Amino acid sequence: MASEGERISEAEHAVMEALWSRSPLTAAEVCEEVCASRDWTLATVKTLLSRLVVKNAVKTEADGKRFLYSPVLKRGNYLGGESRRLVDRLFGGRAAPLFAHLAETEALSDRDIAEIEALLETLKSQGQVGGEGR
Amino acid sequence: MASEGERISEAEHAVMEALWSRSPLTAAEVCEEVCASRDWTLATVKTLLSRLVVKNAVKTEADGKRFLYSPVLKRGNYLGGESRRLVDRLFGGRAAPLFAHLAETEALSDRDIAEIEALLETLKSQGQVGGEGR
DNA sequence: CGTAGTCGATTACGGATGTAAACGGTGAGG
DNA sequence: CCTCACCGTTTACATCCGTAATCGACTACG
Repeated sequence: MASEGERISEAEHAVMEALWSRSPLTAAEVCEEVCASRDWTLATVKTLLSRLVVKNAVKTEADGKRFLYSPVLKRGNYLGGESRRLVDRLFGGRAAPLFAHLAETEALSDRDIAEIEALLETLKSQGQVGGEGR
Repeated sequence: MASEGERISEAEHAVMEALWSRSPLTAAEVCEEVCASRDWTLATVKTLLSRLVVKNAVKTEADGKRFLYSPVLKRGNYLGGESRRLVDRLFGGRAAPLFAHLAETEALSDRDIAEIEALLETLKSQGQVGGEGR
């Protein structure tokens, strides 16, 4: 299935976000996007981009002398994978306890509650969500 | 405030789980608990325990020549912190999108849905949930 | 045609992590 | 008393991550 097993680090993730929001981009453009908030130099961004290419999360496309970088890994896949990892590792693979914790630590706003309620409605009417946790 | 800023790594977390489920324990007992699944040696467990002591996540209590280890960091705090970190980093601090993703990737079982629904009820009747998403 | 700038690639390096062996003290059994 | 087993501590070392400087190739300007 060619499912990439390479993990994306936190710093690399910042670069991915830039590419997800707009691509293809040159290294310099990526830097413009992220060096502001993270306080990195162009050199750092280049390193991260190379590592991401090696990890098959980003691909390059030659444009004259330089490269244009685009994401290969889909944002949804990444988010899904990371979320799942957390739920599996900390909550035995079940989402309900995670939810309980977020609620306890006041990480749920009224807006979240409303949205989640709506989501549950949709799920229920659609019916058929994975039966067992796994 | 005394909020410990020390991060707990994944391997260290496995040791914490052992101590959360039963404590105090000797190093050997912790190993009995975790070395099975993780395929570690006692030496590895000792290293992890020391690091956790340094990080103030575990405390020791002398029992003759050897130590008994107990958790200092509360499980709830750890889970809360990690969950929050994920939500902040990947979902802009809001829990609703995380749930949307878990739902999409079929990580929500029927049981989860029922439990979450019940939880929402409780929250709503209690009212007063943190207004802003932090 | 030579020189300066720009690119990606290579190399660097300190700290964290995973994994473990070696070391030194000490209590128990002979 | 001496030795052995066991304990926590120290040391080890490869990999990953964050962060970056340097290098070699090539282009574009003068």
